[in-house]
Amino acid sequence: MTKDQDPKSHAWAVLLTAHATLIERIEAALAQARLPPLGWYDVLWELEKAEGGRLRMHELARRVVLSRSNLTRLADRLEDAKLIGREDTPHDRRGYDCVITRAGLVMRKKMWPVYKAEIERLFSRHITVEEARTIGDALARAVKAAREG
Amino acid sequence: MTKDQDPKSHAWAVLLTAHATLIERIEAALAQARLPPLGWYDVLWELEKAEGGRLRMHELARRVVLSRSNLTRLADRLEDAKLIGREDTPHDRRGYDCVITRAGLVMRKKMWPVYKAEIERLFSRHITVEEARTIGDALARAVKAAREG
DNA sequence: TGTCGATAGTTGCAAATGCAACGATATGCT
DNA sequence: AGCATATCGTTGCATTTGCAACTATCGACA
Repeated sequence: MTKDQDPKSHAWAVLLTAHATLIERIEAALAQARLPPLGWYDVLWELEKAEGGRLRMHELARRVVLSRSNLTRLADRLEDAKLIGREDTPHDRRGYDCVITRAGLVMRKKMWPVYKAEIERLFSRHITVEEARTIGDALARAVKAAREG
Repeated sequence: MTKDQDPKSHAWAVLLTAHATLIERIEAALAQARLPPLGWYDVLWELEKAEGGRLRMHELARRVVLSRSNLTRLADRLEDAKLIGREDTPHDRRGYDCVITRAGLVMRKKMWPVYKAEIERLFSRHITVEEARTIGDALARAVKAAREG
């Protein structure tokens, strides 16, 4: 967070601090509302967005940026909570489709207002639309490069 | 990472993905170089920057954005590795100063080239200086607001 | 068809994390 | 001074993470 360095290193340092600080607040807000942690939201949302509300484990892991083993356990918890299901896929007997359940859709919708309010309060309120575009574009390029490299 | 939403939510989503992706790579690079994880670097660097290479536990926790209990354990590990020490402070018998050791300074310097190379490769290379300034400024405002609110 | 290397997902185990509770000291107020 | 309240840092315990190993299946190719 010190400013006496080149702008890029500084940006990286601030990004780390911002992430840690804001995530901490968002998790606290979700917990206070008796809602599951952010990781659950990510999984539910990726599934909801996906064609048919279903995704292979490895693809889901890639999208939420989680190791396979961590996704296995996270999916276990979500499945215990009846928010997702695992179904055999017809064409590859090694794997499964994760499928969001009706209860999962409901939970995702229930979490969103709390999450959204925190994003607004902690992030959106403090930046301009132009800055947001810059951040989104720049970081998306970095992610794309990291995935390809 | 989908683009069909308002720029601010999109920026937030990309920020999360970028953080997860890049941190994963950086940790892997450090591990491959037989170096300690990023959290160790943060602590060492904050101490090195601080007046006298020392900081109270609670202040260090605040700067590295860690809960007190997590910092206690992290400091235990760093102390076991002789990279920091804990000293009683004269004016408050409740707490301690964390002090970076000579070995700690050496380790910090040893980690930096690896860390720096990854920041360059994964982040700096893909953004302009102007974008970096925008990211740093915008996120710093959010952090500041979050700390005050 | 049989074999080899890659991929899918899970599991065991050790390490790290988060939360609540605790002992100790400091601070403020009467 | 004496008591209530807040802060400092640590600890116990349950949960989550990370890594390496493992089983099962796939795909390619001789």
